[in-house]
Amino acid sequence: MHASALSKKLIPWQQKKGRHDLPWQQDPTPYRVWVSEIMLQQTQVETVKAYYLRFMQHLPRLQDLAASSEETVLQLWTGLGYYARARHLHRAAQIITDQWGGVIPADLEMLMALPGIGRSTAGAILSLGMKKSAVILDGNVKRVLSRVYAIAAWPGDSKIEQQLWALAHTHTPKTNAPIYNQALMDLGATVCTRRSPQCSVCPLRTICLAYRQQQQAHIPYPKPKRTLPLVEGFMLVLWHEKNNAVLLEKRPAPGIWGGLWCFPECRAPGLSLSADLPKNTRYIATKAALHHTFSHYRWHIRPVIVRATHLTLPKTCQQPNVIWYPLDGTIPLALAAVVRKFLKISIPVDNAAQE
DNA sequence: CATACGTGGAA
DNA sequence: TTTCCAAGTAT
Repeated sequence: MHASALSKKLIPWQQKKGRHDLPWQQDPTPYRVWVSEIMLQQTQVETVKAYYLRFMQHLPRLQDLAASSEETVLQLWTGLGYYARARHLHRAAQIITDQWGGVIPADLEMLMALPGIGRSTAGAILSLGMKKSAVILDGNVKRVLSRVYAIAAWPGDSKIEQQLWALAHTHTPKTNAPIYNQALMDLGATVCTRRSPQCSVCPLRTICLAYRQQQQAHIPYPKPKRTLPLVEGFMLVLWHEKNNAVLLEKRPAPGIWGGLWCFPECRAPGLSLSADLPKNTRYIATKAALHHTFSHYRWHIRPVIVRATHLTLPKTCQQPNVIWYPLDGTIPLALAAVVRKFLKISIPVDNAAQE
């Protein structure tokens, strides 16, 4: 297949049928493209939109991000998941400010040296944000190339991924690379979808080997499945009724919910939590387990409800990473989504009643 | 190279 | 309800 075969078909298609109204496509500066690319890692476009708009409203420029606190960035990220992305983004902004005078480098290796930016994201920033010719290989591109070349394998396999990178390099044009890259992602998102691809309207159907072989529904192969381990545990819900506050603990990074505020967690012996409680608390109940599935394990967590009469801290929790969190929301904190859900369901928050 | 890292939507 | 997985990177 000729190296320009894809770009010749995709560039006109993008201009006619591609997406042009995504929030990060308006005023696509390097900073705006960078933030969008980080948010879009392993996260669907529809989910990202609202987070992106809110983020840009609060931190419209690189210097705003660099000058903000990690807590602020995590608050804006709460609910999106993969919170290392937010911590890395924040750290990278400070590196760019301190070392390069606030200018995002237009260089692949320099971009990749920044936390949170890998090869594909660096290519996207160079291409979409700086209008340079650079190669991307995200999930969409992997799927499109796998089908065009009828690569009957799982794209995550390192050998296959190498092959896909080589193909991606071959087909990326010197001119109009930004449009070409956007076309690949638009095609993957709207036509060459994982399930039920719309081959009848695909600009590549005449050259797509998977289509020629009628294998588009079977290519690429799915990720090999494995049984997720079950992790069981308890979380301490220490509630001060008079002040309407709960005890929260800032989670360490790295780790799940790193940097976010959660209920203190305990793995095996649920009662050791209450055994360490101060005198002026009263055990209420251990509730039914909440079920939560992460990408790599299932989690059954049983809330241990304890009432506190004083705003003192349990002995095991007397650290600077512990706080009494007022449920009226007067103190904005970055809470994990599962914690927000629990608070909403289980503890009456008198906000809507007053409106 | 394998695993850790979130969440919500779709089927 | 269960399963899959979406604009990946770090370690």
